Amino acid sequence: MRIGETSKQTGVSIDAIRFYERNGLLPAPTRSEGGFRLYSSDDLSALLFIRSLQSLGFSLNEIREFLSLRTNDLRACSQVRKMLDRKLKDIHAKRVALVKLEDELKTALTKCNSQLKRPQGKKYGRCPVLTVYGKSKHKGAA
Amino acid sequence: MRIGETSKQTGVSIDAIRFYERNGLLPAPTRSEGGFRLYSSDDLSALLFIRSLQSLGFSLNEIREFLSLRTNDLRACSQVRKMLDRKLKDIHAKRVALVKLEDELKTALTKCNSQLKRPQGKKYGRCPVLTVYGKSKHKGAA
DNA sequence: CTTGACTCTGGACTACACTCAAGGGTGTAG
DNA sequence: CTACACCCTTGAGTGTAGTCCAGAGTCAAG
Repeated sequence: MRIGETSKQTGVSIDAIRFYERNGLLPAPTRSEGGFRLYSSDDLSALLFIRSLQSLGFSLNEIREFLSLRTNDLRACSQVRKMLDRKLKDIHAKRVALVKLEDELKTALTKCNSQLKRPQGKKYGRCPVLTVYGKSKHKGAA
Repeated sequence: MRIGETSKQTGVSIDAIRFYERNGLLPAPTRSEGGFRLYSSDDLSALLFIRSLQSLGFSLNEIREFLSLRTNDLRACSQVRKMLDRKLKDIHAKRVALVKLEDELKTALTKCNSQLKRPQGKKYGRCPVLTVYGKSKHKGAA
């Protein structure tokens, strides 16, 4: 499969695919007689793997770390374990923060809705969400 | 309070503070006779607000959107509501994905540990985590 | 008045993750 | 054989979020 089709299948742009190759995230693919890149389904799944890790907040450098270990044997395992451990802590913290934010946003949304429902005519109160964050006297926002 | 002290108090670098000003995230502060920026505690909390939203994955553009609404009245509220709503969905999806990843990482970690405990002498199995992701023929060229 | 810490502006530079463009080659349908 | 879509490489450009620097000015202490 040539690069265009690969791009369509994965949703990764042609330029991005070549970029990943240049930067060691994808192996150099086999080439046709004329020099066209030819990709296998393995390459497809590698691309999807990259994208899914990326969407979870891993940088390309981190993803490359994972990928570069894939060919190694068990000795890699303890190293992988360290990475996993570190990353797990990161992710946990991120998740906790997101849960907190989610709650805050929900609360804010509720306030917003009730303020909008209350008919006050022209006397606009300030948006309650904004005043929570706003200038007046706030400490530890969000 | 001058910029150096403000930087120390907030942990935001002097350059970043000036950068935020240039980019409309902070109002232009009052100046001393000699032209030094003078910050108030409102500015401090604005900086902390920026940082906390940032740590939760909001871009400076998104943060600026919030900040630019702070001075407006209730009409802003419905707009804020839209932003909150959108962001909430984002965050929820992200959180769900993170929970999934967290689970996967935990599982992987368990496998890793048990593989490391099993004494197989020189016969290294492949790291079980890597084989989950790996399609084996990858070369990481870093 | 001088020193030294601090601050000013403008502009160059960085890292990341692409994206686009120019100028040319490949592959296939008609 | 000729279009035409597709692909190649190299290199430059984009947006984000800053950092760093030079050269000059400010301010408080001695």
